[in-house]
Amino acid sequence: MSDLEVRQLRYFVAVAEELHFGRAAERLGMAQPPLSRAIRDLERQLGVQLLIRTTRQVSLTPAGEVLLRDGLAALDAVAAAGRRAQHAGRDEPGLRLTLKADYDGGLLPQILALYEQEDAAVPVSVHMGGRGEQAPALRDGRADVALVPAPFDDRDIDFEPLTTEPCFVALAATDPLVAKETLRQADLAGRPGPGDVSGGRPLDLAQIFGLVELGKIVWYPPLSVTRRHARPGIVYRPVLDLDPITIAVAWPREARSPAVAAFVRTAMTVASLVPATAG
Amino acid sequence: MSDLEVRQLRYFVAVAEELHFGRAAERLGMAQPPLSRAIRDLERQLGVQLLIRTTRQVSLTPAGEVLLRDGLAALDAVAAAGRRAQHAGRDEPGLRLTLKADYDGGLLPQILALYEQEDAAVPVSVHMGGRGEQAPALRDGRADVALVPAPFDDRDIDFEPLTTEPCFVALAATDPLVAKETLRQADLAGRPGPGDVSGGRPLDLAQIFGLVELGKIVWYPPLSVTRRHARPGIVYRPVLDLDPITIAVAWPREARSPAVAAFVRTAMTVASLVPATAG
DNA sequence: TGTGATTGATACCCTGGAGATATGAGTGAC
DNA sequence: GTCACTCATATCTCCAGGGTATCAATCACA
Repeated sequence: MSDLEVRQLRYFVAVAEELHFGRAAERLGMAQPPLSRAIRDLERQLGVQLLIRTTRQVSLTPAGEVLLRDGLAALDAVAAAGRRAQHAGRDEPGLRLTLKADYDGGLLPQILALYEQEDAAVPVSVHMGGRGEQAPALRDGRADVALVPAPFDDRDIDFEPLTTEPCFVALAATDPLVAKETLRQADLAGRPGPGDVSGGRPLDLAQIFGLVELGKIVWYPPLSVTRRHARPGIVYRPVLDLDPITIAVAWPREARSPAVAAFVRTAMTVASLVPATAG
Repeated sequence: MSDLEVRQLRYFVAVAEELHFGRAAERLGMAQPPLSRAIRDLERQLGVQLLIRTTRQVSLTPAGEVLLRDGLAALDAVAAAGRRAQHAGRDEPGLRLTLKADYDGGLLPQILALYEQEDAAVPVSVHMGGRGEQAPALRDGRADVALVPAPFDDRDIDFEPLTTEPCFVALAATDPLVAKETLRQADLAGRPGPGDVSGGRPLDLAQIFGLVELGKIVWYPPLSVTRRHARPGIVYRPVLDLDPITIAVAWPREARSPAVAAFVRTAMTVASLVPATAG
């Protein structure tokens, strides 16, 4: 059997995700007939049926499901190889750190300060991504190391927990619940969160604060975020029965660079030095 | 930047491993000029120099080293996707177990017997590979689960230790050392092992026994192997200061199939039921 | 039941790129 | 200085991959 090609995987993944040759072809920027032919050739090459087509609908066989899952992983691996090589070829490779803004357990400034003094240290560029973008960025080579709230999709990724923080709720200062020093989830039942009003689109921090201050939404930040964003008009209260958030340092399992290793070591050192914020 | 292709990675890996365009081209079954051009195009596409060529020698840049490592992993991932899809498409997929013959801690018969009674059980085909072939087979989709002596290259692989066995030495019955009930490494210093006489080529078990019986080599099997292969002419003695061998059950980290999960669970169950052989 | 809309498959053509051959050019060995 | 070695360049050929036109099967609906 000759080798699978990236192009074949891209095509198959598109069809398998769309379950529609026309839309898949459009997404791939090509015409439908060559796509149909490519999939047929792929099936012949593997000697396995991947899709069940009727003229009205397309569905995956078990083999197709396997190829979709492993094919996506393989495409990630290929993209990662290219990106990492590109990055390693830069004059000053640096270390690309990605995190969701503020979700660093308050440790980032100290981690960066201590890291700079490491022997293996290289310049760090910080990229603030949205929720859930950290792990994919590590997988496909856009980032070298990340700070992520656990749990997350850790396929191909190693991580070490750094710190655990209790969850708070941000309320309008005018909210009657402010009278209680601590709250429980039941107190907040029915209150919409940021996701409920944005229609899935991520909200800016300023937008969130605005809506909280107006009493339109409630928001559940971890402790370190409340410390950074003390504002008049907004009051934070601990929510006792909400699971605490664990922040971990994460890196691609394959990573072997001393710069990454030093960063991880530094992060763990800082986390162990700083008094735990749990409680 | 357009996507990397598997062909490009294969070409680069060949050159990076051979450090010689001519030999790499030969290995790839093609002529040298198109290979040179392909590598040049790859470098342009990534915008990174991967190789330093003089007319007399080729060497890797740091970016090239990264691409060699991650490129190999990516090629494995692509091959694994194809193989796993192929296998999943078989009428009866079955579970492909690979191990080095006898390196199962004596547990394999019981594991298989108990596994057959699992709900998620599927037929098991056992493949006896050579030393060090298990992990690559898991990575590139040729096997679903393995029994391996630790430590091994566990990139992309999850594992659970099952059992630990002390190491013995196999001696000719005529060997004077047989007089001692237990030995130490120092007693055996200078004695050649199987690897020393075969020139790297793996020896058949019968060959090993033959050479041991003749006193040409000594051989260090774990306990369970000595139990299976009691022979006149050969005597086993424990070597007290040789690290015991740990046998683990291993599977591709991405594996999600219930058949694999059931096998792992069964293996761990059996290992916990069987009295430990350490001591 | 017949008709049109939808959708994947087939037939056929055309172009770009992958590979081959021939050759050039730089470098180390002697 | 000459030769052997090795990678790069130039040029040609051919086919794989992509496009267009069209067919065929199925479902919706009158």
